[in-house]
Amino acid sequence: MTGKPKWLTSTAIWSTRVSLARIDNKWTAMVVLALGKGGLRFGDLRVRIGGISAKMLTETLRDLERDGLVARHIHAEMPPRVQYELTDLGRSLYKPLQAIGRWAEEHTAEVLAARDAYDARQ
Amino acid sequence: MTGKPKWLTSTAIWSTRVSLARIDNKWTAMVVLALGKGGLRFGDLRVRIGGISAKMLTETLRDLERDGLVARHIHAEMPPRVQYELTDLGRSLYKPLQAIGRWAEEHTAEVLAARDAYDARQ
DNA sequence: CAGTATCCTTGCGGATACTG
DNA sequence: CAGTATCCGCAAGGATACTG
Repeated sequence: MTGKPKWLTSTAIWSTRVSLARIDNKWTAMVVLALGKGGLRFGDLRVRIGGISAKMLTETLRDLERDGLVARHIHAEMPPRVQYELTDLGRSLYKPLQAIGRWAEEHTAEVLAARDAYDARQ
Repeated sequence: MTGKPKWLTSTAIWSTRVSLARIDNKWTAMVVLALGKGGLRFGDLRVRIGGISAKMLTETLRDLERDGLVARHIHAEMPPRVQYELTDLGRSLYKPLQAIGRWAEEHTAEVLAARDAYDARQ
């Protein structure tokens, strides 16, 4: 994410890599999926995702905001309220991401079975 | 990938996390995408993907084989030929993954523009 | 050709403490 | 509440050398 490596020639591959690298972040996809049904505030987002530290959630949200996938709305109150929601661009990624999520739910059992079989063979 | 953390309660979320963790590997998605159009041997796969070390390609392929997404065919010749191809399970993941790839190609320009705008603002 | 073995660096990401 | 700041361990993964 810090610049295009010299060995890269194809922009198609590079652009694919860029978005995969976005997802690669391990938390990014989870955040987009969590925001898919509507905006959430920082704390709720953290609970919803589960297992993410404040640091990682902040960094992930900043990256997503920077890339134009998430919008941040600050309500100047005390205590502060910060609402995060997907932009149009973010929503356009939500659908394909959801398809991956569905694939996971449908095929995890198969994957785990394959894994057990493979391990038993060794 | 080494066991279910104690803090996790929802299996739906967990299964999502499992497959995202698969993709998370940074190279896994690239490999599945590269094999989508048909089988490839180790060397060709490496060239096709680009920028991946032999070590990482080997590890990624073993993981995918273990999870039942990729099949490995060894042709006992000299020099050896090893062909990799997607299983039915692997092919079922290919489609949603391809959707992500398409999203990338279509929206990378927007993402980069948003990124530049964000950076200019700082 | 298709790996394996080994070493070594980098940075992800958790834990903790603090603030507007 | 919604972060920031700092420290730090560990493992991902690159480079290099070697092998059936």
